[in-house]
Amino acid sequence: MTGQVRPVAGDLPPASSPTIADVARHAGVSTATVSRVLAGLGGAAPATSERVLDAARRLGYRPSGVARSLKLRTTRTFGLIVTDIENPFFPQLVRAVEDAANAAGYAVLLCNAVDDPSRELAYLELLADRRVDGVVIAAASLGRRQQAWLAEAPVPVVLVNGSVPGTRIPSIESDNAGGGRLATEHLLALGHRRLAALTAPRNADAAARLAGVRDAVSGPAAELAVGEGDPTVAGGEAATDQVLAAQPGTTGIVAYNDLMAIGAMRVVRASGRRVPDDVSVVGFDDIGLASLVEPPLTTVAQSTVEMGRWAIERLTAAVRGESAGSPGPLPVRLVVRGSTGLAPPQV
Amino acid sequence: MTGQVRPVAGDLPPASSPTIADVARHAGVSTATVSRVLAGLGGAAPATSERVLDAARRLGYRPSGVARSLKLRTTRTFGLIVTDIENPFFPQLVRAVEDAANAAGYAVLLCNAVDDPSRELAYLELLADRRVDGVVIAAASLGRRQQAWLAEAPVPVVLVNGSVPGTRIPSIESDNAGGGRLATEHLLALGHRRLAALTAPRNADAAARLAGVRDAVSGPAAELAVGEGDPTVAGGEAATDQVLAAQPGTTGIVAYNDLMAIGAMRVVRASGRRVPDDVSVVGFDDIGLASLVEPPLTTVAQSTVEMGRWAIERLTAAVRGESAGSPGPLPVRLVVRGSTGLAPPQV
DNA sequence: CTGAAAGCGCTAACAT
DNA sequence: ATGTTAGCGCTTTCAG
Repeated sequence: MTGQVRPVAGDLPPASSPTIADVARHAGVSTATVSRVLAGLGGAAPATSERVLDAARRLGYRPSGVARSLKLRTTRTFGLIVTDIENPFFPQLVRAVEDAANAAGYAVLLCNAVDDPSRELAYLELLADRRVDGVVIAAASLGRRQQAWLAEAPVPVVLVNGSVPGTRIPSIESDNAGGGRLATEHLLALGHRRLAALTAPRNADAAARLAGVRDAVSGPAAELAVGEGDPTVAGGEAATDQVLAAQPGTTGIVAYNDLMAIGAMRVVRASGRRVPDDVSVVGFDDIGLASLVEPPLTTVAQSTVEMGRWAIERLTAAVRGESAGSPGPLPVRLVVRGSTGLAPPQV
Repeated sequence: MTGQVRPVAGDLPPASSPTIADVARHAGVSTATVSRVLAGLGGAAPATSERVLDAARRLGYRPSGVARSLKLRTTRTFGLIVTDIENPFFPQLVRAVEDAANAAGYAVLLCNAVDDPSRELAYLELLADRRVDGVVIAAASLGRRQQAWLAEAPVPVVLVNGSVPGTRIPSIESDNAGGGRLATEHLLALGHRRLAALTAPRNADAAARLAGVRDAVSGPAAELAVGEGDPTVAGGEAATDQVLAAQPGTTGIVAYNDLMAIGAMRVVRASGRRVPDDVSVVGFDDIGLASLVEPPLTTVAQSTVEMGRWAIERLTAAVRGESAGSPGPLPVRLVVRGSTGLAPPQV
């Protein structure tokens, strides 16, 4: 089948995209003039300008981004590596990053690492080979080899929600410790004294969140059990099983993230307890889902919009040759919904 | 601040990426030889090969994808336009498309149209300018201007979950009518006779789903009320308000998608009715969320993996110059969970 | 105001 | 087995 072939009439665009030379020929000028006119940088006689614009329009000419990138040594593209696009936190971040990038005139090459460090590294190289102007990494954790690569990355890199301790790679993080503290204080204020934290040891920011919880708990005479799991609903279920076994009297749970919190609610309910009457649960992230579950989840919200904005802003600065460090932690805020309530009366 | 400047020793990579010429010089050969060796297409003396590989490694040479694209006239990139990345259905699709594209050796440029037709068009042009090798559009609906653009797109395009009636653009869709029928028959089999459908008129595939529902209902002596709204939780709430007002005795609801179904459950509950005891609800899509809500949602699952696979497969075929039509509808399957149950006894 | 020409980094004939 | 060269499509001095 040669289904693609169509009869071509007079001035119609050729099969493969017209080039600047085609336009130049049709307008009876040089390619330099076409380039100038199309760039909008005046300096061309109105009549000439007219002819060029006209030819371009007739031919349906669109400059090749590829050729332009080669010449200009910039692709106007940023790479974005996320740990797992199917975790509802990331679409929000992707959106924020893409919006910010678009606003700055950049496109985004999305790379979903699927929680696989080797894919992460492969993507890093892919992006470098494609000469993106910068890459933002939103990864829960970073392997050794990725860190090594990043240490001498040939392109500007920013980290979102994570950092590489040894290096100078700019990064931004929410106030994770503050968030953990906030969540815990909320529970404490409601009278809870037997608390549990659900953590996800593989995630870089989990430690800070847990530290915040510990910090808050240390004041009042309260107890804290800790459970571990993956940062998923299933992981939250597993972690909750642990803490409920270790400390059956638990009345308040603060989870590493909303997914784990949802898992916690399921297990709590499966154990015959009610949320929030018997056990209160608070999450982290405020994913869209949080307000949709029953009861709606009390959670610590982070601003993905801010993160995306900062990441792109930092990258565009790097493109301009400016250097800068990492800002302080991004403020978080507690969103109180239905999954937390007064502690049940002491038995 | 000139923070980027570092002292350079002997053989270290230059500030800006080394080119093939650098490698050639260091290895004492021509660029052609370097290109051959690196391409792995034999025809080079082992010793030479060795020297080239060595030089490349020492310099940290990585071929420029941009230059290669210009020369080879292919970017090994596909564009992916989605209606709204924050709608949980799309991350799944994004993942499927990206996986398939990666497997075929392509990267994916993600474009989130944010439900805005003009952005959609802008993206189409952006992708064309960047000379992507193909684009997959996953849009709920397409405006006139986009359709016009698509009709003579300069690059292969495939549509996922939608089609442009007049044209020959290859597209793939789930068996929407079949899904609507399946959902309805499930309710009918449970004894429901006062049914309601929640539809999202703006979405192209909504009509087919509704037709499927109507089709199933027409057999038994059953009644059907129809409510309209956006394909979101809020839209589902609005639509449910309508049908409950119009037909208070409704016991079974089939929603356009899971989000609307969740909205329906909320309104049903808010009205004092229980799910599924008083009213059964079935959704469409089987987003991750579906199994997490309370009660878990009965829904019609579509295979995003299949869709992604087909889309990429079709695009790579087009790249190879092959032509082909659209396949038949993709099968869907009913996933029965807790939101549906026997119809309550007649009053 | 406009054109000629160089060159971005790479590959692929076409020599040798 | 390897080198020379042209050229992908564009921008940008440098001349005129």
